[in-house]
Amino acid sequence: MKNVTKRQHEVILFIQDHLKAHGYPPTIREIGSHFSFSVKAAFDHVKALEKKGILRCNENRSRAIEIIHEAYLPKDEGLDIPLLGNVAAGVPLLSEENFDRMIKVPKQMLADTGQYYALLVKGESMHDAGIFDGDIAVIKYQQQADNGDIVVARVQDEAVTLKRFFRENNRVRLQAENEEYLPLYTQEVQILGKLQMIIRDYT
Amino acid sequence: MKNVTKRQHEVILFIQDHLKAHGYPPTIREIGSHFSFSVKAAFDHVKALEKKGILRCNENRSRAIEIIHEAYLPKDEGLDIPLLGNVAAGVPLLSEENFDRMIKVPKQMLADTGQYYALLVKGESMHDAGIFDGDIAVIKYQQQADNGDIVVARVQDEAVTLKRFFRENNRVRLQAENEEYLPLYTQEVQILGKLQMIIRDYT
DNA sequence: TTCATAACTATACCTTTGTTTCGTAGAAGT
DNA sequence: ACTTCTACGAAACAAAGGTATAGTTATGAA
Repeated sequence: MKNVTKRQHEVILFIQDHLKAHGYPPTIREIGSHFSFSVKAAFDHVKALEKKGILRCNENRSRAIEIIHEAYLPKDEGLDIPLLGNVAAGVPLLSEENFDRMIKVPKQMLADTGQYYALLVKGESMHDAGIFDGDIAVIKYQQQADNGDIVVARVQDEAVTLKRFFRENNRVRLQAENEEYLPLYTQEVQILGKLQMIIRDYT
Repeated sequence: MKNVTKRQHEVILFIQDHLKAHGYPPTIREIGSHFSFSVKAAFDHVKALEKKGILRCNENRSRAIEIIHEAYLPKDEGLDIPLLGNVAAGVPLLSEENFDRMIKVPKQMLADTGQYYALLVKGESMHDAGIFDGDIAVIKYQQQADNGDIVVARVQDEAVTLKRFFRENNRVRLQAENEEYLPLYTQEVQILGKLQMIIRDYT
């Protein structure tokens, strides 16, 4: 939060290193020894960092130092999002029946907010958009869409499909990107998310 | 290593959960309380797990439990691989001039071994393979390829290209996947890697 | 049957570790 | 000038937490 002093910064770095090396934080005394200064000095530093909102300490508990400030947290890994393997007709999207496994997606590529899930693409209906059978489609959950968005939609309790979305006068056009597929016109469509990313594995 | 009993497995799961929730491992007593059994029981379990090579404990140190066994380690995050933004002609592939930034790729999707890098796809030469301008191509570095592989190749010191590889009698055919592009025949081709993954961002 | 291991309870050390008290000193702000 | 903050030290206290002792019960292998 506030401006961290140079010494305090060194202390955080040591805590981070210790966490990385051992999987658990150092004790106050271990911090002290490392900088070869007194227990009290280490204690003061930790408390100062706690007051500044960098750390959180569980009182009277050993080694209970958590890094809570964003800037000092380990570089964000991936986001675990559920891969819905076989989205059945008539079943709520995020139900267990649909669940296959979790996949990791680089967090940096997704917005901070929002709920995400992934689908295994079936069929070639979006072939011309470069989305092939077997691709993983990462979807951001949202219930409305803009014209031209590629969305996950469910029409009348059937299985979900990936289509391009267009709102027309008094209906919605769900357009496949494949000449062999005709557009689907409907008035009752449930939008279940918008395509954010395509991942294709060649291994 | 050995066969972990059901109880022991529960204990590991608790340690993992605690680590995830607090950033540091539980104490022996905290393990005991969670399962509402005695301190000694918890102690025995931890020691048993240590003997089996799942955990490592630092003697007489509080909360000094490390998970060392692969299978129980936190699911590996992403792999940082360099994104080569603009691969210049005549310049070594992994030189600084080509370097753009690092991207995180879910490790689970790549083999354990091998050196990886990523390219930003330019142009539509692989359009029919569902690889579009702006896509990120994750490449495994290797200098040979099998027929039909999509490879990164450099022909006579020009900029690198992504093409499908075919070895013919006394030459190599580098085939774009786009009707507007003609195949390139050459005898001097340098293979710089094989396509492993395509990532397309719609955000 | 015997022996080893797993899975515990209860209680008691005793080391580790967080915390406090009592100080010193410089820098910065009011 | 006065207070606040940073930055330390030495020593002591008390709570937290690892470890040990002395059992019990059940299971499966030898």
